[in-house]
Amino acid sequence: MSEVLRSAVNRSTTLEDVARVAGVSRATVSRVINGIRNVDPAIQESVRLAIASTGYVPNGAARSLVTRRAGSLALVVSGSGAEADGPAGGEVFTDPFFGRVVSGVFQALRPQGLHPVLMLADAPEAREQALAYLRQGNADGAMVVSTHAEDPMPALLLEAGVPAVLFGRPDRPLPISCVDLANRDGGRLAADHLHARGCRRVVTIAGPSGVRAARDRLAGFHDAMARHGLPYLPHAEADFTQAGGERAITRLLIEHPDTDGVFAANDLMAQGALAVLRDHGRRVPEDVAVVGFDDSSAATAGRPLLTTVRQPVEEMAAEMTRILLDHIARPERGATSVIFEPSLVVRQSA
Amino acid sequence: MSEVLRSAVNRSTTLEDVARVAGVSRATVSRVINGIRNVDPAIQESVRLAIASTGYVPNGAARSLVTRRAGSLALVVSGSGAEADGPAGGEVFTDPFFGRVVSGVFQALRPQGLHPVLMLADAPEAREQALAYLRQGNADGAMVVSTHAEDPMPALLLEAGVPAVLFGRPDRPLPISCVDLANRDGGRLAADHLHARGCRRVVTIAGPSGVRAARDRLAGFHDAMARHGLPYLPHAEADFTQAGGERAITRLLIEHPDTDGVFAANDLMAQGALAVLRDHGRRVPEDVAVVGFDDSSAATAGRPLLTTVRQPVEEMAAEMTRILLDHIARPERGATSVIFEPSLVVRQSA
DNA sequence: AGCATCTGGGAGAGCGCTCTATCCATCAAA
DNA sequence: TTTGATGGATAGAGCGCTCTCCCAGATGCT
Repeated sequence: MSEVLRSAVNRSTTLEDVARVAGVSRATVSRVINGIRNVDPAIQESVRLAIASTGYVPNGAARSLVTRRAGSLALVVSGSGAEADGPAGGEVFTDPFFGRVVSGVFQALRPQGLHPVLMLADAPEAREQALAYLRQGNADGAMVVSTHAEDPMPALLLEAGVPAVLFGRPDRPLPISCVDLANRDGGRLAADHLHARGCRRVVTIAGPSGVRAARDRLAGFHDAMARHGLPYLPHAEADFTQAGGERAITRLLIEHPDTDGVFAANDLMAQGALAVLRDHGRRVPEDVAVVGFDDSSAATAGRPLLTTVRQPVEEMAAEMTRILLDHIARPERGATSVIFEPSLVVRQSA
Repeated sequence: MSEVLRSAVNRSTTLEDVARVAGVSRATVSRVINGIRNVDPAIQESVRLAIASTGYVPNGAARSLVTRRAGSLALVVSGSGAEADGPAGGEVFTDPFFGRVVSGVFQALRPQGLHPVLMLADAPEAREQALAYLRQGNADGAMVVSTHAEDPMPALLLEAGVPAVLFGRPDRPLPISCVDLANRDGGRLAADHLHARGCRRVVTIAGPSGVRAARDRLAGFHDAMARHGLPYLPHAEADFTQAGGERAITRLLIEHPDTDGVFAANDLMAQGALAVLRDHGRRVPEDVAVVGFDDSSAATAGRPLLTTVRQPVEEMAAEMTRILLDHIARPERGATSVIFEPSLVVRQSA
């Protein structure tokens, strides 16, 4: 009796225990649990009973050890290591963009019963930590959101043989899967709209030049504007934050007081522009039209409601997750990339 | 030779391999890696060399199996299962509150080299999944952010013997650790400020009545206002979202057009109020003063800048994490709770 | 010198699970 | 009856690691 008690206290119940109670072998219990091969219905029932009566819970580590599956995926928020630009450290998580990515990842992961483990690799040390974690097989694959084009993470993952999918194309082509937005098209959409509205003295608030998406949005915008006969546009670079947007528009307004249109490379910066324009007594959209990018919650947070280029972040993140799951299930397949099309959402600001 | 090649392809290198290369035993290599007990510096060096030359990476699952440590903590976003109120599903992640929690968790986790695994337990099925994952020992403990007071998760975790810490006190007292804000004090702070400003026809936008924090904020506000001689205040309930705040204030303004002060139980709803007040041509703070709650990014996103009651979410989340780590390290210790004090941040809106 | 203590290292027993190889009935076909 | 199949269950060999013994040699003390 004391033996029983002691073991009940010290050890948690194992397959062995369940097998003993059910009067079958360990292997049979395992088969019932994993639902493979034919097991006599009567025995199945008695095993189930034994599981319930013992309160048995399989041990994840032991299972992982033999199946070589961790049962979790990593969501890596990765920076350059220098972070000269872009929001640093924990601030990344405050960006509505991050929440939308998580949301999309969950949409795709939920049916599979998997959970994402979050990793922040914004400094060399943190990156090594994350990489070690992944190499040890603590996660079956990685989804990477880079905040910087020079991010070495994708290449390192590739080298380590960790299945990975990127949110956003890498700067230099790599044989690695990714989802991305046709950012140039998005810039074009914004340009066409502002031009059609009659804006002729347009400025742009660019994202960090180290971020490919930011460059592409600006390039698309400038190309389209050039086609409309406006080849030279003043622009200021900011860090994708609202405060950065405020500083950028302030500078632009001093240098170009007659501005009648603003394109910001994301909604947060556009919102900063809106706030400063209001401080300066400019009416939006009457005096100055403003177009943002993303269609995040920031777009509808204030007044006027922001006209913006929609990036379907949730869908993109869900697709990223699905691609990763597919890579894990069928490692032999090559890299694939899916490019989403942006769309213009016209609200009040332009 | 073919034997060597095959094993190099099929299996990843193990401790055994490293030991063979270094000419020592498995145990010694393990000791070097984990840095325990004295190992001759010369041997240490040769082991390190062998590790480098073989590209050895320890197997996390095998280690977990014997140490009974997963090396990760769960961050559970948990709902009631019904979700009659409060933001549902993936929307939780869009709330700036969530980002701040994640940020705080990372602050505390980073020095430990641990990573949080995210779990969404908003429906009974998802809750079971999450619970199973935790019981299997895939995480060493759980941090729980409940979106509803009736949330059964805390009690279930307690029952399962999973170390856990809550963000926000449970509705009914449980022997479980938590961090929380003195929400009543926060409500009082807002009331005193509005009253001192001269507001006498004040309305409140409450959070979901199923959320304890929301009730406490409102109660604190009402108590203080009653002490100031204003015992009856109109209020409307909303769901902590901006859209909900907009609906609530719209209703309140119809019923009480002479309103001169608004207290919202969080910044998102306050921002909704700001937007609608602007649509109605009311000036803030001249005609109507508005006080929010949280001091999230939403408070400084628009204009006027929001006067709000600050909740130090990041610090609270970091503390929650530290408490959990402590519980895991010293399971014998009892539950502790840490209550943070709110503070008023006066900006433009009141 | 004799005994106790300490230090550095090895052998090997598990941790709890999966899964292959194997075995034993049972039953259809030759 | 013999010979295979075949369904249903078992035994047992690992998966890769940690950690408790255990041992040999060096050191300290009386």
